[in-house]
Amino acid sequence: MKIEELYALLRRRGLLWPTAEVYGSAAGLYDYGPLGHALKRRLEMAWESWFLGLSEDYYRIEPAEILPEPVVRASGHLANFTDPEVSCAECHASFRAETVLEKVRPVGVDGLSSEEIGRLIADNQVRCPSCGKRALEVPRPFNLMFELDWGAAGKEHAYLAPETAQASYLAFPRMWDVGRHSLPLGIGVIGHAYRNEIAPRQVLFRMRSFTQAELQIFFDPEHFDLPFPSVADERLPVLRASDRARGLAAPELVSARALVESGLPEFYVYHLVQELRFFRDVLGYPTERIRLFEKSESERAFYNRIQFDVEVNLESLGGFREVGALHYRGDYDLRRHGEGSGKEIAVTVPDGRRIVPHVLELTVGIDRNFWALADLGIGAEGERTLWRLPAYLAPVPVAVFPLIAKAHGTEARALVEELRGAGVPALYDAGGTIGKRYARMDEVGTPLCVTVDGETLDPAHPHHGTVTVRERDTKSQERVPAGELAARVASRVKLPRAVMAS
RNA sequence: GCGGUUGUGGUCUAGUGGUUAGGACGGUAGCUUCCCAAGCUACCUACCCGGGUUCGAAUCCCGGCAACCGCACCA
Repeated sequence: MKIEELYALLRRRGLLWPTAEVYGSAAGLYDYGPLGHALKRRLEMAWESWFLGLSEDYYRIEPAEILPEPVVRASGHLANFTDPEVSCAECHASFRAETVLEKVRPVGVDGLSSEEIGRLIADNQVRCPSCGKRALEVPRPFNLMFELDWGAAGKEHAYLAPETAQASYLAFPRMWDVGRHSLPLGIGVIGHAYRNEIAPRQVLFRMRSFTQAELQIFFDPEHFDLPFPSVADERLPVLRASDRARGLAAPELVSARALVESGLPEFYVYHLVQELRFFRDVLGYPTERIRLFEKSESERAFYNRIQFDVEVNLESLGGFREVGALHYRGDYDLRRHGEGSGKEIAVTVPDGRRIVPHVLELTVGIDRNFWALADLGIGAEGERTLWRLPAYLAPVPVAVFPLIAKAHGTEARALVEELRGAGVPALYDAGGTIGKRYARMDEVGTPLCVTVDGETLDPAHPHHGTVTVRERDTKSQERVPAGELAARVASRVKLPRAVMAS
């Protein structure tokens, strides 16, 4: 489906819409409606269930989303989260200052003011890479973080968190004390990140406020024991940086064992498998739509020692797009915050070494995967539009209809109340005809529809007390005793695994 | 942010200086005893916002906002 078509469908069914529509909307901001919120929550629960379920030493926290200035100074965001741009007054093309100046200043432009960059351009008579004219304009300073004035005097600054990760690094010392003083220690966060994007676009893929789910695993690089043999034979659709350099464009299925033999550490490959399994097995993306895209040294952030992005091929966005990533960040983060705060952030491990733990970061973009689920799952099947959503993600797990509203409405409503009482969110619909109701639920991915009919209510009929359960994907029907319904639905929508607090 | 294209009910659209702004789908209510978007009746909902031109603007002009495509950007 094309992007506008898919967005129209999601808007029409109230899953999603632009913020402040009555004022003409605000680019890059979206509201989730009732069904969208429900799906997003299910997606977050699935994330928590899967990633925190990887170990009993992984915990979820809920940090603040405003960071004081010293934090973003230490993390590097204040200096590096800015992309100095220059534009050409003649042809209106714009470029990163770094790109334009790389010949005259190989060390980069980090930390330079816009005046200094402008002087460099003038002194070196730099020409526009596009039209060749000497019409490059002094760059305007631009930082992608939202800056806040705070405190009564307004002299101090704070920033809306540009990523959720920093809060987890800041929480590490406290978590070390709260926990059992042992590594690995995992800190999971589902939270908002805020970025003042120059050109927000493509609905949920470039937003000014969005939701990230991240697991930061702190570990001792000399001792990270994992059951690697259990995943050694798993085959991953990888596209290696070295292969891309040779011109290869399509991913190859490579076993986890082979990846380790190629030089990647076991702990990294083990988690690459877990990341893949989340998208493939939990969210249900087809393997051929997924690729694990290795970033080369020049492509990845300088603090990342190894980086694979998880990309899915989306029709609405015309190709592979990043929906998650696995970063081996080394000890960069804790070291920087140790320096920035003036307090040593280090721990003593059982053999007596004093170490700064290393960080492995597993990220999942919640909004982007919301979109990917819609893109990959929604499709036409003959006359009907169908959303093939894993049952445990469905915003409405079950809908209940009376075959004839007047004749069976009371009993159908009673069944809805019974299901809700048993903890199953059920929806009642008596509008239109039975076929129309099935179609409506197909469109939002409801896996099961239940119909109460005359036979249900007729004590003389062999089907007395049973209802029709209809499957979304196959349209097949089955008579089921009404009393078994709650258990049946609950088992269908069970999450992959349960962890604390889910 | 630059360039191009576009903006009419919830959705898709007709209308291009004077229309009761039309239709389809949808939604609501009713009729129809109805297991896959049937039919009938009634009702609901729209010219993105602000200026300008004009006797008169949904229609023309300017500005803004938003979306799509391309460029740039995406730490």
